Amino acid sequence: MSIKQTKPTESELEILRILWERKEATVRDVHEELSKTKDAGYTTTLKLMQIMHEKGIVKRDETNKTHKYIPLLSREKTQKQFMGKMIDTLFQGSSTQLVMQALGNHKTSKEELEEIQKLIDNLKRQ
Amino acid sequence: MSIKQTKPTESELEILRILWERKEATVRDVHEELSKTKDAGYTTTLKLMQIMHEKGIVKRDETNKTHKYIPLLSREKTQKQFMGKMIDTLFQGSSTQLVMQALGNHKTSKEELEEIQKLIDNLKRQ
DNA sequence: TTGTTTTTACGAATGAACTCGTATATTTGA
DNA sequence: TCAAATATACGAGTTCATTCGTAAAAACAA
Repeated sequence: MSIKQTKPTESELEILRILWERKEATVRDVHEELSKTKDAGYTTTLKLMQIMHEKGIVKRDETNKTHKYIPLLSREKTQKQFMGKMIDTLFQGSSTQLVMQALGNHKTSKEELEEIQKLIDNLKRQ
Repeated sequence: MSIKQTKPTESELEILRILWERKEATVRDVHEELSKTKDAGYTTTLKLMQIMHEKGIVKRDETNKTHKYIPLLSREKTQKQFMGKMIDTLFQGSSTQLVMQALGNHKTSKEELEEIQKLIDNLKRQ
């Protein structure tokens, strides 16, 4: 028996991003952060978060009238979920191809490259 | 003046995947391939491909009654588009994090790891 | 206290993605 | 040739994501 894994929508991801950062937040918190890049009404954000609650993507602390929302989906789990899908449909099942593409396209600092090398060395050792 | 970049939907990606592989394909080709993993009617696949044509995602060779469809969006461009989005919303803007995640989670062969190392060495040299 | 602001709840409109049925044209093969 | 199979076109229904208006409850501030 497994819990049906809901795949967050585009908008839900934007909200999750904020919740992951803050650990918990009110609708107002989220809405203000979102407003920086997007313009949607307050009740729109509210509604989205209510739906996320219904879906079980977030939980809600209702101790006070002003509810606090806490993410239930972890960032890591969600990353894996999306990466998997992406590798399948866009990279012919090869995570290596994805890595090459990511490294090739975005300028990555020397420090970061070295960090990755360390990881690879470890992996090769196993 | 830039062409509005249409982001393919989930279903459109599945079709594109097949078109990229084959360079070109008929509705029947695509539908048979899709049927292996999905069950949708023939006309559903047809309709989707017609919509993709309207959107300019594919072009259509109508020389024969049985049309041939050819992808207009390149795999590389689409990969970049989705990776960018993904890095932004899920990996806090860090492609390195994405790479670490990809390498950490999927078992990658020694050969592939070495290939990646070669790439990194090249990048560091620049 | 009492009016203003803030909050939640809820329903409904909109639009996009997807699905399929039906009609019509074309091809195929017995 | 002509019936069966295969193709396209098209419209319409369904579901889901997103948006927002309105109402009611609660908190706040003068």
